[in-house]
Amino acid sequence: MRYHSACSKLKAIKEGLQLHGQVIKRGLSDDVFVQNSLIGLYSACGLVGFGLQLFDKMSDRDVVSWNSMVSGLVGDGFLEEGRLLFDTMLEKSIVTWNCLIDGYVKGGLLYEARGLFDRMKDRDSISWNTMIGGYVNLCLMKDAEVLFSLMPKEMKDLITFNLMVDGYAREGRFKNIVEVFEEMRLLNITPNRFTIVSVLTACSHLVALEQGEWVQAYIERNEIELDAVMGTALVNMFAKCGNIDRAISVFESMEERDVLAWNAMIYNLGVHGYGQQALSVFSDMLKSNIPPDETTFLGVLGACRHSGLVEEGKRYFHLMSEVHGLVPKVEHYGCMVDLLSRADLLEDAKELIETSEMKSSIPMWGALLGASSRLGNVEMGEYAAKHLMTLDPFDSSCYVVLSNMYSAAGMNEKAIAIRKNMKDHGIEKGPGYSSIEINGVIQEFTVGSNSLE
DNA sequence: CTAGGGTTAG
Repeated sequence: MRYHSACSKLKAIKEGLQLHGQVIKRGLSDDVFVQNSLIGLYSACGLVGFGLQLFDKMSDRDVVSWNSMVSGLVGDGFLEEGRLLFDTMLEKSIVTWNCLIDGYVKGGLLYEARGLFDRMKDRDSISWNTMIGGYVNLCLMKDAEVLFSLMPKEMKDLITFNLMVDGYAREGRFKNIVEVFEEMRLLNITPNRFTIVSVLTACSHLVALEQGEWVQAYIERNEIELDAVMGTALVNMFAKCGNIDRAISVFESMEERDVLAWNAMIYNLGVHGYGQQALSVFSDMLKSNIPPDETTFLGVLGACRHSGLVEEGKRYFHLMSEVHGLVPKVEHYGCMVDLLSRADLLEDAKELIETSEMKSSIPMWGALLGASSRLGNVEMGEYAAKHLMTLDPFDSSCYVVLSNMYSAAGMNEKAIAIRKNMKDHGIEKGPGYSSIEINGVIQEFTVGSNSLE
């Protein structure tokens, strides 16, 4: 006999059927309570048909039977059938309405759901939350906001606020998150981990130190356990607000640290110019047997770059693939090119690009061109520009940097020629950067400034 | 102790 542990659904059906058999044997077939449960069980297994058979045979159906049936039908995708049953019901309860509204919401039929919602005489918090949740999931924040403002405040609960927070977070509306959090506090509704972490993230984006500090005090006052997620959110918040010392002390107080927690600490130390400390935290990470990932090395290499630790950077770049089996990505190469360029090692940078998969990467050559321009290495600049023009003939930024480089080197004729060439080819001067997003961090390779931020 | 609402958070 075959048995698939992954098929928990099938297993549940089997057990449900066995249970049903037991029910009949023990003479519990007429128990409404048991029958209602079975209807729910069948539809939960996607077998609402069996539930319907049972429902039809029942002699004494109560409101829960009807509601279980409506819920079962819409839950298994039989919206029309659920609606028909709903329409035949003479005595509906709030739950009946909520079941059907939820069915429409889950089916993406928000207009139908809203029609029912508006027809309800009495609504409870679940009615409101179901509707608001439907709008939030479809990113219809305008509609969600309208209902949120109409919702009686006594009915607003944790779920209501988390729904709004989730919606705002999806759209990057961090200020709204903080505002909604304030309203939540005024109504004395206790936030949960989700709320707290979301608010901390919002504080990071807003660089709202005071608000973030308030949240930290709240966590301490209520003795909320600092798990890896919440701790990391705090670390990022303090670091983003410029307070690396407090970020460090939060990190040190964390009981539980996963890859992302370590990555956040290493990255932020690097950003703040604490290169050696970042490397030392990295070595602690290895000691604690948390395997580093690509992001870890982005932080490590970034720290070396910010602090001019050339030899260390080279070493860790090799370590990344040789010891940890990770494949360096464009961001890692970009970081190395920048690191080497800043140390006036343009030949090394060039070699790194050419001996890798990065041969045809615009940001790489852009970084090299920028560095060459800054260091006044015309020859290398021309070399890089040649690659850039081949890879993207219509990108203006390389012409601009090249021309500026010539001017700075006193080669005005060449500078003018480049400008003319640009004009002749109808290339407009644009912003001239490309960016890559990794783990929510925008890595921008600005050709002109040769920076990785 | 049978029916209805949320979270891929850092």
